[in-house]
Amino acid sequence: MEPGKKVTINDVARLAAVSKKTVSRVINNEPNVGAETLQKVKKAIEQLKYSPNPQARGLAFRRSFLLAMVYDNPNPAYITEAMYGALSQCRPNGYELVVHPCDSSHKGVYEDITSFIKRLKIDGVLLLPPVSESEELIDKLKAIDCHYVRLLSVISERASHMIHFNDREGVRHVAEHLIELGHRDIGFIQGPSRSQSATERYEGFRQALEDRGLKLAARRIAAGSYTFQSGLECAECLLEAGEPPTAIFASNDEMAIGAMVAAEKRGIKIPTELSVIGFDDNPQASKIWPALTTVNLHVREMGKLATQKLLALCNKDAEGAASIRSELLPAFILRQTTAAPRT
Amino acid sequence: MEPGKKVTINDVARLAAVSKKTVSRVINNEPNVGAETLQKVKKAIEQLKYSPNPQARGLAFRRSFLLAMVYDNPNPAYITEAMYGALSQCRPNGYELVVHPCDSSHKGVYEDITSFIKRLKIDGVLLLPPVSESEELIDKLKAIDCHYVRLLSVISERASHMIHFNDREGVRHVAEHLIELGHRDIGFIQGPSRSQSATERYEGFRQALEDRGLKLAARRIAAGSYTFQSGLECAECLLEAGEPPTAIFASNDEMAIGAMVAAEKRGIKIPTELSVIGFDDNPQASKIWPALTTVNLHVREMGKLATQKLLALCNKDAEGAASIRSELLPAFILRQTTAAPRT
DNA sequence: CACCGTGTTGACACCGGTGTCATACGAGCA
DNA sequence: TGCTCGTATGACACCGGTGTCAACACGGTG
Repeated sequence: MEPGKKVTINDVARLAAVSKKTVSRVINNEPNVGAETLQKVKKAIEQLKYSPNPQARGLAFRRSFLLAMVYDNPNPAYITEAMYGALSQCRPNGYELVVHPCDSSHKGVYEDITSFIKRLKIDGVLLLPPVSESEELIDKLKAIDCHYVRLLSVISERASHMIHFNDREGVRHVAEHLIELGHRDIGFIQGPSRSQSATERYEGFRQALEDRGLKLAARRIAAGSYTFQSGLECAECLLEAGEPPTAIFASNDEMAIGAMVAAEKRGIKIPTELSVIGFDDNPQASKIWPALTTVNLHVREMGKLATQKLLALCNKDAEGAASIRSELLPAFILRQTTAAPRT
Repeated sequence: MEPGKKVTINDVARLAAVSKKTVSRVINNEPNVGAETLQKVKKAIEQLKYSPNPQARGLAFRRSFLLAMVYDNPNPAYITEAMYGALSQCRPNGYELVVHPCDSSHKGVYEDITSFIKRLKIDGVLLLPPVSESEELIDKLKAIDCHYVRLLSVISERASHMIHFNDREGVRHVAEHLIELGHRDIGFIQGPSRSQSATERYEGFRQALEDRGLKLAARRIAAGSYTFQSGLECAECLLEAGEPPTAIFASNDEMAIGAMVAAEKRGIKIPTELSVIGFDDNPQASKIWPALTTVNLHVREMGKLATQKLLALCNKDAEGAASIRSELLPAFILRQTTAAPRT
């Protein structure tokens, strides 16, 4: 049999001398197939290297065996990590992954997404932040009866529909580390205010400081937008102050690296003269000098868990989905950008 | 009409009072449809917001309207860039993109890939380096009659099947820039020897230096593997020499950044004491201090062109495919890591 | 006027699977 | 023995589109 030849269910049925419906039963692990018949069919499938046509299957099942990953995130590493996690679950289960980047600042995004889902009959979607934060989108997805799992920084909805990045916990580690080193005057670079994760990180940090009896002064807060450039500018602003802070915590690595560049430009030595901490552990963080201390969110693992949930939902196993772990604690990654403040 | 309801071709046919075959003709822009009928059908489609079921279409057409992007590349930015380029062409043409990362060091990769293609009836694949370099894979793809377009550093095959990254040209710019600044003693960090792009960059650089009467001394060459770590180690090795080079050109940005870190660790100032140049212009390059001078390969544009070709091939338009531009000249990006050597 | 070619349209089979239902069969029970 | 019932199997319609081919209307030609 040449490689290009297509083997259909009929070929298998003929070889096994049964009807194609029986072959179909075997393929889908349906009950009520005689032991002997089962063996015959399995052998025939093996022999012909048969694998069912997903389009025909999809058409008959009213399913596509396609999952989509929807995101609007400028960070390539984040996306690919989540993607690898998702793929690790898709492949073994006969699903494929379609990527769907989108521009959430664009007006008709949500219609775009739903029309995409309807057009391809997507079985389920994985929503990455920040699109995962939109309740409007969730409503639309529910309306078209599409399964979804959200990756989110704050808890919302039932556990079966989300995976929780516990940003607050990660941020607490950061605060405690800085305080233990002896820092009392800490600058904070905030993410975009419309982002839930940014709010979580801000609130978490403020809270963690307060729990230790410190206050995050308003003049030590700069509003960034998760970009390198904004981190650079915010840091410049913070460092210009009469008595600059002895440490800066940026809400993500991009901005933290921007802050490092700002410091270096002014000749401020890291970590001896200024400690810097980021958040996300993007690959860049370990590839600069000094290497950035940060927090790793286990994005790949999250993508994997989310996909497990999604598959459970697609197979109508809502309880199974709910029982899959929905949270992974972030890991504080100590590298070389922190030190005790100079006395 | 509730959003969830599915509209079939029959609904349209009924509304327009024609047969479903005629509707099908309109959808596929087939000739020989009366002007009046055409309008009626178009109106009905509009009115019902009908969009054809891709699975049924695929089944009947023996096509999937799916393209795949196959790659084995650790650089997330590269992948997402190529992906955005590809998507920009997929969407408007009714195609979707399935991503298929793979591990080319794994034994059965090529079987993996071909079985994936057969299973999903993928219409065409986009091959990114380094998997695009394998002639074995190309043979297998031809055997199963699958369209493909390769992104490659060296010219091979007909133009319709490839997009050429002219690494050699980019490297020439680097060499000339360094020479013009006055550097005569230049270190080179090579990529993995089994990679064609690495070989191109090496050959191109050696050649460019020779054309200007300089020789790339063996002791100035260090063998890296395109990773940050290898760049760091190679640079340490080069800088240990009695009279270290006044400039280092690394075959990619990852390694160049490794080299920068190596220099900073030793207290060597960039660019005054050492010039460093990278290759690829990955996003990181502009987000460090000093910002890395490098070469931009226009990956996104390449992904776009490649997809245009692929679509032309899928639509049996081999000439059209060949006529699409297959090469984009790389751009030299001057930033802050180069200066004249100290006299 | 008969004849032919071209343009327009629809009936029907088909793509490759699954759902429904009827049928055949053997076991258990009155 | 006759009946019911559960299991194993297959015939056939169906999912939602497209390909083939025949039918038909129409204008131009000999």
